[in-house]
Amino acid sequence: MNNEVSERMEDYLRIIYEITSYKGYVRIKDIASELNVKPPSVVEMLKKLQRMKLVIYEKYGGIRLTEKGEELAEAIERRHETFRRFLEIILVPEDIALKDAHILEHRLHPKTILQLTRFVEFITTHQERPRFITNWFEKFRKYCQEKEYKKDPKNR
Amino acid sequence: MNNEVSERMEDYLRIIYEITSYKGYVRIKDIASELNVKPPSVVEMLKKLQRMKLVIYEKYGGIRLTEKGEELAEAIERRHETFRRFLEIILVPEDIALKDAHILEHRLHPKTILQLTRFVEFITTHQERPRFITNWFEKFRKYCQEKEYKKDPKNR
DNA sequence: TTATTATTTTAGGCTAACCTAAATTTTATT
DNA sequence: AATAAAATTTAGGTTAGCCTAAAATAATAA
Repeated sequence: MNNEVSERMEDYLRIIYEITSYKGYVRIKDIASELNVKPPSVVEMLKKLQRMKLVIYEKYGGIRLTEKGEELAEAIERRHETFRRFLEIILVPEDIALKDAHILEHRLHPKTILQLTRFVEFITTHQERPRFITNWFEKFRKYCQEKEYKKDPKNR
Repeated sequence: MNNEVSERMEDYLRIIYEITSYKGYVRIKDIASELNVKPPSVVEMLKKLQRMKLVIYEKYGGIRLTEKGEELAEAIERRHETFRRFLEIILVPEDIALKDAHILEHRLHPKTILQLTRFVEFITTHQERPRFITNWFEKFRKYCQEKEYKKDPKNR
C-alpha cells in the first residue's frame, strides 16, 4: 500500500475536521455534499484513511479522526486559513477566495508555505500603523480600481 | 470525447511552448524529461492534444502548437511567470519558486489570477520609489530574518 | 551501405478517484 | 411492531495519466 497522503485525502481530512468541530459529528452524506462527490466515493476514501490510521470508522457507525489524523487536519486547516487571508489581502472577493484557497493549499514546498504565512502575518500585524502599511494598502486598492476601467484582455 | 483542457494538458502545452521558443523545436524525450515522465506518456498526450486541435504532430515527425494551442500556451506561460515573480517577492528561494509556480498556476478563478497579477505588477512598478515600497519590502525582509531565529514549529 | 545506437511508437497493464445501480442497514412514521 | 424512507455499503464500471517491455523507425558510425 502507498503511504503518501494525497491531495484528495487532505481535502477529506480537512472537511471531516471542519464539520466535526462545527456540529460535533460527521455523516457520510455531509462529506459527500461538501466535496461534491457521491456517498460511495466517501466510503471508499474512508476505508483508505482508516488503513492509514488517520480516521476511525466502522460500517454504519461514527467517523472521527485519530490523533495523527487530527494533527494533520489542523495543519491543513491552518494552511487553508492562511491562503484565505492572503486572497483577502489581494482583494479577491470572498466567495471566490473560499473556493480558491482550497486549490492553493496543496503540494507547495514547506518553505513557500512558510513565506506566504509570514507575508500574511506581516501585513496583518502591521495593519494598524497608519502611514506604513495602510498607505501601501490604500494605494494598492486604488491601483486595482483604476485597472477595473480598461481591463487588459491578456488577463482574461 | 471530453473537451476540457486538463491541468496536465496545460503543463504539456506550456513545456512545448517553452522548449520550442528556447531551441526552435521540441522532441518527445525533451518533453518527457522536463515533465518527469516517460516517452510513451508524452506520445499518448500528444495524440489527445492533436484531437483537440492544440498541437500538430505526426508519427516520428515534428511537434508544434496550432494557433489556438499557442494562444493558450502563452496565457499559461504568463500566469506561470506571475506566480514565479510573486514567489520571488515573498522571498521564496528561486529553486523552490520554480517548482512551486507550477503548482500555483492551475485551476484558480480568473479573478484570483487577475488580482495576483495586479499585486505583482503593483509591487514591481513601485519598486523604484525609495520611501514607499522599498521601505515596506525592507521591513518584510527583516521581519523574515528575525523569524529565522526561532522557527515556529506550527509552520513545520 | 550495413550495422549499431537512439528515439519513438504500440501493446498491454496499473492506480486513484470517481460513478451508477442494487443491496443492506438504520431511522422515522403510522 | 410493521412499514416506509433515508443513509450507507457493495459490486462492478469508467477515465486520466502513468508505466514497462517490445517493436518500429530514424540517425549515426564503421
